[in-house]
Amino acid sequence: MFVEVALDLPIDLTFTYRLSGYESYPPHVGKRVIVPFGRGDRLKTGIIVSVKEEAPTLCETKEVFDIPDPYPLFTEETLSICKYVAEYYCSSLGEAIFRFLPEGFKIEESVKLKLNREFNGKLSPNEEKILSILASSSSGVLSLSTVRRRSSVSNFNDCVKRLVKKGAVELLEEIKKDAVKRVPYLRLVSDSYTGRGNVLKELLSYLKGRGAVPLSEVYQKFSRSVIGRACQLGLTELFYVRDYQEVRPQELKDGRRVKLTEEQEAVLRNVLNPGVHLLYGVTGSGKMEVYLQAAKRVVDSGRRVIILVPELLLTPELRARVEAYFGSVGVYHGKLSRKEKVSVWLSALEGRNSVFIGTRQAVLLPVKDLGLIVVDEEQDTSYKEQQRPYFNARDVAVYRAKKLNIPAILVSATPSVESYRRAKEGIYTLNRLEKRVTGLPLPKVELLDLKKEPRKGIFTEKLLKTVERVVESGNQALLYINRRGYYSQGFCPKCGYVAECKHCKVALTYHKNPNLFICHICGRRYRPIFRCPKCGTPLEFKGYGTERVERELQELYPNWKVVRLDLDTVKDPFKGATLIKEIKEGKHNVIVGTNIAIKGHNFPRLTFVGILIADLLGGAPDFRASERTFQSIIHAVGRAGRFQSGSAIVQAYDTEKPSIKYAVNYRFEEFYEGELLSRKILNYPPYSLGVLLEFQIEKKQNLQKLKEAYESLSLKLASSFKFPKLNPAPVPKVSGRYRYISFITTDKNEELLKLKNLKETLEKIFRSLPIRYKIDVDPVRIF
DNA sequence: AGCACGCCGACT
DNA sequence: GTCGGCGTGCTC
Repeated sequence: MFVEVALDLPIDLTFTYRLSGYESYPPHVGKRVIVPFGRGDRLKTGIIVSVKEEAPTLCETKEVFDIPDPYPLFTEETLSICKYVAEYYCSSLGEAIFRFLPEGFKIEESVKLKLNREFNGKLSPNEEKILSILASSSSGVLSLSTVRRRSSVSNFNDCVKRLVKKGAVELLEEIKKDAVKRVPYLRLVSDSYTGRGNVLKELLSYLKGRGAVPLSEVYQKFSRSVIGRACQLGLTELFYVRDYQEVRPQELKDGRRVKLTEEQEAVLRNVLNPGVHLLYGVTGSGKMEVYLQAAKRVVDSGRRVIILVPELLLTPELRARVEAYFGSVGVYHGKLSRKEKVSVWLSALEGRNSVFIGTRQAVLLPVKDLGLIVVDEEQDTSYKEQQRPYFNARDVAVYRAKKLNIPAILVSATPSVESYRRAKEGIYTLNRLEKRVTGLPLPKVELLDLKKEPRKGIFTEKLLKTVERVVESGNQALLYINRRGYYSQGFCPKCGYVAECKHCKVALTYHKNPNLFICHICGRRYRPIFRCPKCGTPLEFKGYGTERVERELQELYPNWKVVRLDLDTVKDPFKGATLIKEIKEGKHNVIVGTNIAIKGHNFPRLTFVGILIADLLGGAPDFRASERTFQSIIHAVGRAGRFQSGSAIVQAYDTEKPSIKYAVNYRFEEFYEGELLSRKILNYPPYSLGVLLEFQIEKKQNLQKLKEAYESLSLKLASSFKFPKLNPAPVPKVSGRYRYISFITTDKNEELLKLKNLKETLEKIFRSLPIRYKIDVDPVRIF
């Protein structure tokens, strides 16, 4: 008997293996197999995609090593979706399968290197490098992959082999163990230090008042040796936490089941019909209640449900709310440990839970008797996977539901332009919730023109007046800006020098606390400079982010409690959770926040939202920028007055931009219609299929080669795709490689065929060139 | 993607 | 001569 196996490789091949009958379990499609692979017959994990009686004629076969499970990990149904994902998103079948299958199911030999400390023979520089890395670990044992990564020696394997031959190292082989994702933290135990170490004292005072600090952050300021010494002396302590928060069942509350309004009832009846439904309603219209009750009905009829949410929305509160409805639910997201993911996957296979809630990867959980898929905040870009295959979980959900002939509910207050269009054209059914269940009106929004309004520092006078009133009445105000840091750019007024990240070539953001230049693309930190390195002129700074808003507001109103809520302040899970709890309790007057502040949390005392610069909300200037701006404004404004009536101010330089103008008046239809029209004229998605091609070259000299290859690609595919000029990416450099991008479009006929052709042609042309490339179908961001 | 092979220039 | 860099091609 023979099995065709998909392996986790980026090549369009499946491999046929022989079975002689004494494996643990019989072969079935979707089962896991352990097979020898490659010259060294290293063991690899694969998934059976077909079973045959006949031997393949083309090649020799190897014997299956083992079939470890009694049941398939993929059903025929989920496997067929993997096939679709692979084809549509231009990856291999194996890549698609193994992107969904939890890592913990992979049994692979991980080889470790062991240092022979007695060795003292002659070595080449590269060999020396490898040995010194190994020597730096206390045990002298490191996995081959870590040494490979750290040494970045190009002919690594050859070197290792030579080292083995010389007897300097030994190879150890063992099976990967399960690991829970944990982040190291440093915490102060005692500051009763009487020694003379100045840096050590500094470390202690740094930690005092800060609580637990992620080790990575401490490393920015202090060296390993100081930290090590402090721990040795018992002054500080290193400990590990999982990098997400777990809720305990006793903390569950907010499980009240509300009686639906007539409008909600009508929608509820409708969305249970097979087909794709867009559930569209303003913030506070009770969309969640509708889909939870829809899920309840499906569960009551003996079938099961998957609820997808964006990453930022999967908060303990949401989980608590869903669990209050359904008891135990399967929770699945990227931050679970290997073991936890395996256990939820198995629970789906065995039908132990009726409801599964999770982020994008949960879309392919092998749930038995699936009866409904819900995608909350369907427009959210975190549904898009950012590795191969670059799938969008919302679209995969729609595809899966259609194949199963079950309903899919796409939920949003601000649907994506794609979904809006499909609903309008009757491809999806449109379900609207017009009324707010709270009975409260939507926040009243005032639009201010930043070109004209009188200012006080970085603020407009009107904004300050309003915030004053809110604070005086004992409520909270949120000032929203989608940028962290203090100044967004430092430049030389004389020679035009701009402080940029060496690795990304984008302007660095100046942060005051800690006092650093930080690259918001790669996160690298630089010592700040205040004079031009070329001509010595003092640098000028422009732009502002959360840090400066916080500081300047605090200076104007020293008595207010101003708090900053951005990536920098919530990164630490302890401090972050406390901060959010305190804000909810109303301990602060003004919150200065980024996207983190407007997603997933409801602050009961918040009655006012000020958007400081609406023009920035689109981010990179691509064809989706105005859609993002519109969505962000509606979203942010909706945070005001969830529980009592609220208001908002939107400030902008260009107050005539449709995305801004229509958002402040809640004129949804006009915005979407206008947006669709301009997309149609320019032949952008959803009127075409868009594919982002990205090319990376190591050396600038290869640009000519790239240009030639791109030219030949565009000629070969001229009949199906429209090729614009090749451009440097807005983030032109990443980890030492220069990036070039091209957004190509085509009409949607025979798209799978065209995509296959695109992929194969790219492979053919670029295989032998020193150019990396990536194909991102339906990209959400173009940079 | 790994990994080995084999070619080439640059050193002992 | 061998070392180490790099392009090429294969993996059931």
